[in-house]
Amino acid sequence: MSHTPGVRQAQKQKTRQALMDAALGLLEEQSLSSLGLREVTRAVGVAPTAFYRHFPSVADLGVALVEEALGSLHPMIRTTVSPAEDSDERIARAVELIAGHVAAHPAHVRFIARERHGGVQPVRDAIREQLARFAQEVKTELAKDPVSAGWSDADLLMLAGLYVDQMLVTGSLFLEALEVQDDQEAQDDHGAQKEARRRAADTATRQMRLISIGRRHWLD
Amino acid sequence: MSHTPGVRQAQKQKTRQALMDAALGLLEEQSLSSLGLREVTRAVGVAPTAFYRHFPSVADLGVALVEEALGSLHPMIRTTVSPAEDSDERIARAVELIAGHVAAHPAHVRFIARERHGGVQPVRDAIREQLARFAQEVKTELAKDPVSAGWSDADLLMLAGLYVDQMLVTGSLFLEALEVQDDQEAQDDHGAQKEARRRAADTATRQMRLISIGRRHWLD
DNA sequence: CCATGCAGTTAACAACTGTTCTCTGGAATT
DNA sequence: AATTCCAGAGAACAGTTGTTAACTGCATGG
Repeated sequence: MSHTPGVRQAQKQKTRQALMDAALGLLEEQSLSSLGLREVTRAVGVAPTAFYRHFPSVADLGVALVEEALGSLHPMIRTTVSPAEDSDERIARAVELIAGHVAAHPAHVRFIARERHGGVQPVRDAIREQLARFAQEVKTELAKDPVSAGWSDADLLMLAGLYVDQMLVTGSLFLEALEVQDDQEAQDDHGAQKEARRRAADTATRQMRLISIGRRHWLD
Repeated sequence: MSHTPGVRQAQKQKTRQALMDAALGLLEEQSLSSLGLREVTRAVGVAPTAFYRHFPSVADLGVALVEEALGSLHPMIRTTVSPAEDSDERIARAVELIAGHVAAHPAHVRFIARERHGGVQPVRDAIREQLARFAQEVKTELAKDPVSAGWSDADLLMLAGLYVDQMLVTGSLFLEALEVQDDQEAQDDHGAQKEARRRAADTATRQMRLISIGRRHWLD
């Protein structure tokens, strides 16, 4: 049943991906609930009706984007939180990892930040579900750490949630830093952007350090 | 100049407020970037062109909503963070205050959460500015607390930012708890909603407590 | 009391939207 | 080699959108 050996399915997935990419681009200056079906197909260069061959509606396109943006992130998160080495060094590594991810996939990060509380329910639900999975995974990693000895299940989950939220906050912070260059176009003022990036990393590091300190003294 | 004694100005502000209220209502199931001018005027019961007498565009309506939603919150925040009484009791009071605010003005909270990273730049900027003011105010209150003795300016600001972010996270958490009743309409299942509320308050309290612990041990 | 200002109306416009039905060409199956 | 399948095109539909211009009526200030 359908081993799909084909040139056919390949082309289909190619246009499907083109639709998703075009949508992601258009979503940089609007939200999903205002994204039109025709707008997307026009950007790709296909007929409006072709859209229906891939998604029943723009909302479903959004759900697919959620999985593209967050689905491949699970292993990365697991290895980052897993107990190892010195705490301060792990924090620095986590912050750098987030910064790198935002620099590599800014549109994905913006999409998640924007649609997490956005106007399209199925997309909100998909994001919430992925983040809940993240929290569960972080929780199981935290449980392995000797620091978590004696912690209740509820406490572990609350800390995992705090980490996940903080990850998103840090992500948007780096995203804002990336947008600094757009405001000043006089000369290529990469200095100000680098500055904003550095300040974002600094703030994120301090906040994660404070959380980590609170974690160590939780059972006092 | 312009003591505006009039019945005239009163009626104008009345329709202006009606436009804002209608917009806020419509924004419960979409985002601002998809909110149409005609949609709003239709909901109020005035001609589409009447809109221009009050706002140049929907984006400006959004900026006005930001000020309505956050402008009156400054004194409340200042008194909540100000140093007094026991720490755990202050946390409980803060969480209850947020819960009460969300219950009293759910549409405002949803609007801020949604448009903070939404698709309309002027609105994003307005929210960011208000939140920055919050952070500054929280910072000056934190500085008064003896616990903050020896803290650098950057550390105080980072903690203030953490508190502000946590306030928003807690707000959306309570908002999600409010929406639980919509999912199950069989009977008036207020039990599940109360449960969700309780769990949200519990999580928020634990998280703030952990942050507060990290704060006390920051200078170790 | 009369002239002005201005909140709100009416009508019309070109442009755009999502969705339907019908059709086509080429890959996939037999 | 003949047939089926199906991604995409094309045309047409009924609604919707933002914005314009010219208007009406009433509270205001002289």
